[in-house]
Order: sequence, then structure tokens, then C-alpha cells
Amino acid sequence: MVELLESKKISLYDELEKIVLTSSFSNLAYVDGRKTANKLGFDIWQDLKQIYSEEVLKRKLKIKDLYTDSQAFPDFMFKSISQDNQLIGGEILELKDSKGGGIASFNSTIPTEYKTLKEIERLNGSKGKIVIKIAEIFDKNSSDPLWKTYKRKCFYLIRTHKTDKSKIKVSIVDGAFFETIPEEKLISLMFQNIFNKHAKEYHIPDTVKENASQVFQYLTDHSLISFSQDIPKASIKPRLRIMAEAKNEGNPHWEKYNIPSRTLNLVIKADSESKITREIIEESKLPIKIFTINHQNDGEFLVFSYRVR
DNA sequence: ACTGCTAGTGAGGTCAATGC
DNA sequence: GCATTGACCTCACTAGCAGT
Repeated sequence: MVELLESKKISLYDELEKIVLTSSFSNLAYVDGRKTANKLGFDIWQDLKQIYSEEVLKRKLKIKDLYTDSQAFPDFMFKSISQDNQLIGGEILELKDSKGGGIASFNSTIPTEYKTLKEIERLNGSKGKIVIKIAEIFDKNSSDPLWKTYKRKCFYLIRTHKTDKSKIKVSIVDGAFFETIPEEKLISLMFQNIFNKHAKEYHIPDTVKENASQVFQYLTDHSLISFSQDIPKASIKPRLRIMAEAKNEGNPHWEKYNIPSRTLNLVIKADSESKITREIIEESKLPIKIFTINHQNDGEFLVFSYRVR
């Protein structure tokens, strides 16, 4: 990535998609924005087209158009690697681009540290199969029995102040930075919060309050919540969607975390594995600064920071 | 059995209004 | 003045239905 930036093939102002495609094209098992990629000069089907015609590919995959932006989760998925009979890699990458200093809203998909393909299939609901169908073709390990169920690490490619030359920051962020309590708990606590506000505003008997928090422990599943609700005699169907905004402490680009502007960063949890990354970077003698962020709710994170001239 | 259409759902980003 | 909340608008994919 650093070499690419220095060779001027990409810049921090390019589309985030272009940054990913330029640096990782051959390592990707899934690209959500096939249309966008094509516009940027990347044809994910180029190799397969040597073997099959476009028509055959469409028929095999049961899709009408090879070049659409699915707008499903995730934006990118890397190919898995089989090592000592175990699947590793296959990471998920989501993009978040915004003009201001905050991270663009998470819409419907709550950010997490890990996700399995099975979970992705479910959370994508009616679009559920598309990711798997495409990734199966590109990932040579897709026949492994654990391919759909092993935990994949989620990363977020975050950019803030994207149009401001003096303030721009780009980071690849460990999903753990956002998931400081598990999703199910988050959702049930959200309903609890809503209820508490009602309790303050209206007279709700104490016995009901006690029962209520028990009930909320069972409201945990976003894919069941997000259906539009058919209410007898109602002529509209209300539809709940959980959107989420990163708080300051969940935004690595928060001023207090001191990531400098005009930098490209990798932000990962400081654990035993990250020590290895640290050693590799230190030995590489690349112009990368290493420092730590103390996440208010989730311990220490390591930042590998490269400044763009 | 096949085709074409549409309702339902998932996702994205930005801006306006409101609250503190 | 900045953060939070509400709203807007767009597009893709699938299931299921109606018509042939």
C-alpha cells in the first residue's frame, strides 16, 4: 500500500474503491461494486472471461448483469488461505467515506469484530446468496466444509474530511474498535433505553418495568426487527431500521486520539498477534510511525501511520 | 414451464432541522 | 457552533405472482 501511494498510482483523494482495487485486486474474493470497479478500470471477471463467455457466466451465477453495484454487505471480501488444514484470512472490508470529521452512519449492519459467511447470508436477507455465489467462484477454498462458518475478521476503511487537503485522514480499522459490546446485547439495551424514556415520561407500573427488561433480552435480532410490520387494519407498514453513529470514542479519527491529518493508517487491537505485525513493520524500515490509542471502552489499539507528502 | 413485472428489503450518503 | 436526529433520495436483488 505504501509503495503504491509513493508510486503515485493512487492518492488519498481517489475513490476508496480504487485504493482497495489497486492494492488488492488479485486477492479479492468478492467485490460488491462491480459497476463502480469497471468504471475505475477494474474488471473482476477478466480472467473468468478467458474461460467462459459472458452469457455462460451469467447463467452459472443466475444474475442478469455482471456489472452492477449490489449494495449488500460487505463491500469487499478477501480470498481465504488454507494453512495447515485450517482456513485463515478471508477478511471482510467495509468502506466509510465522509466529508466531515465523523464517520458516515452504519445503516442496518452493525459493525462487529468478526462475521461468518453464514451470518452475512442471513443479514443480507433477500439478497443473501449473491455474496456467496460470487465468492465461491473466486475463492479456491470455497469447498472447504468450514468456509461458510469460520470467523472472518472485519475491517473498516474509513476516510474523513475527504475533500479537505489539510484535514484528510484514511485508516483501515479493526472492527473491534466499534464493537465494544456484542450486537445482541446492544439491540436489547437499545429497546431498554427506549422503554426507560417512556417510563420517565409516562406512569408505568413497577411490575411492568420488571417484566419489560426480561422481554427486551429476547429482542436481539436485527434481521427480524427490520422487516416492515404488517399491522391489521393499518394502511401503512412501519419499518424499523437500526442505523448507528460512531461516538467520538468509537471514531479513530477523533482529535483526542491524535492521528495526524494527511495520513494512511492501520488501526488494530494491541494483542499478541499485533506484536508480530509491529515487528514486521519495524524490521521493514518503511517510513511508518507506530503509536497507541487508548480506546475508552476497549483497551489499547496500535496505530501504524504513514504520512503522505 | 417460462417470462416479465413489481413489492419488499438491504444499503449508501448527504443535508436540514433541532437541541444543547 | 457543534452534535444529534430526522428525512431524503437512489439503486440492487429476489421472491412470488400473473399471464402466456
